Amino acid sequence: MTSMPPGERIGSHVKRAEQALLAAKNAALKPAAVTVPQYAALLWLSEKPGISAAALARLCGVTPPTMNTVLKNLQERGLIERTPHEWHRNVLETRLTEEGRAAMELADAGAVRVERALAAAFSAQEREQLIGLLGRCAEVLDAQR
Amino acid sequence: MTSMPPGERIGSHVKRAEQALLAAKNAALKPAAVTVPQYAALLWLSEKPGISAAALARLCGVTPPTMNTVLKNLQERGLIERTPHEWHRNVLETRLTEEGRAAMELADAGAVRVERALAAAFSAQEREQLIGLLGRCAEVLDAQR
DNA sequence: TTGCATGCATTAGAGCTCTAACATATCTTC
DNA sequence: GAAGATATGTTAGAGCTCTAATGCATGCAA
Repeated sequence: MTSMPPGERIGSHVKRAEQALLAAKNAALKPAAVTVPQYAALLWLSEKPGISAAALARLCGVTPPTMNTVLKNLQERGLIERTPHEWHRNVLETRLTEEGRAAMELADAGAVRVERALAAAFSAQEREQLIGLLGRCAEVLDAQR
Repeated sequence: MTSMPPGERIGSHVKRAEQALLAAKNAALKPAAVTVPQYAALLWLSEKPGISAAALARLCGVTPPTMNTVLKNLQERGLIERTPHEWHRNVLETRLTEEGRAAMELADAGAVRVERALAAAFSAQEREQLIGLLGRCAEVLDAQR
């Protein structure tokens, strides 16, 4: 005896869309050989060179240990470099390497292609509606916690 | 030079909503001491006793190895039991134990509470709109692949 | 100056997720 | 009956994600 059928659960529709999004982006990112979280980090790094890992984690919406994992993999592949901060000796400044920038640009092309295809499925009004409704979802759910 | 600002990317709003959903559900599931994927499996198992792991994976929208991982953890905790199928000797029938049913019911209460709070943030018309728009997202993205 | 608060980085541990590959069993077709 | 198709289950390996705990550095306040 379940109190709520799956189809009525808004959450299941959100999850479904997110899954499809992740699958599409992963496919689009394959030529660049980066994952979705790696692409997100590279993209923000290109806009904020020298940012700290913690700040980058906040921008990407993940926890610092998670970002640490992602950065570790990016560093091993030579896409980023991390150097000690001038004053705050505890802070590491993270920057794209040349390779990293190239990977970011290749990845960005794929990601934007997906976003454009997604946006093209809606009218301007529908896009605004969708974004507004999703914003309220996040708001309510964050408050719930 | 990025070709598309984050705020215009529908995907980032979907991701944000999904993250908030996951966080809220995880918090609501804490009393039952199960994760969101575990709850999903338990819920479907309560409706389809004896289902195969592969079929369960399809219902939950994950791959068979993923479901295998989830079921392994549930089995170690004694929430489910798996017995060989009568005819198809390669298939394992999965069922809730008594403990599993209790955990499912406790978890369901929390999950439904979140879903109700989420649904309450919208009018009936808005809910339909949101679900419709999300459905088109998934459709377009699946086709993209 | 000493202590505390803040913030960054990291490790440990648990769990989810995927792709790729392989083994097994059943069913269909020739 | 034998071969291939279909479906299930599993292992291996890589990667992401979280919470909790720890260490270190900086800056502020008593």
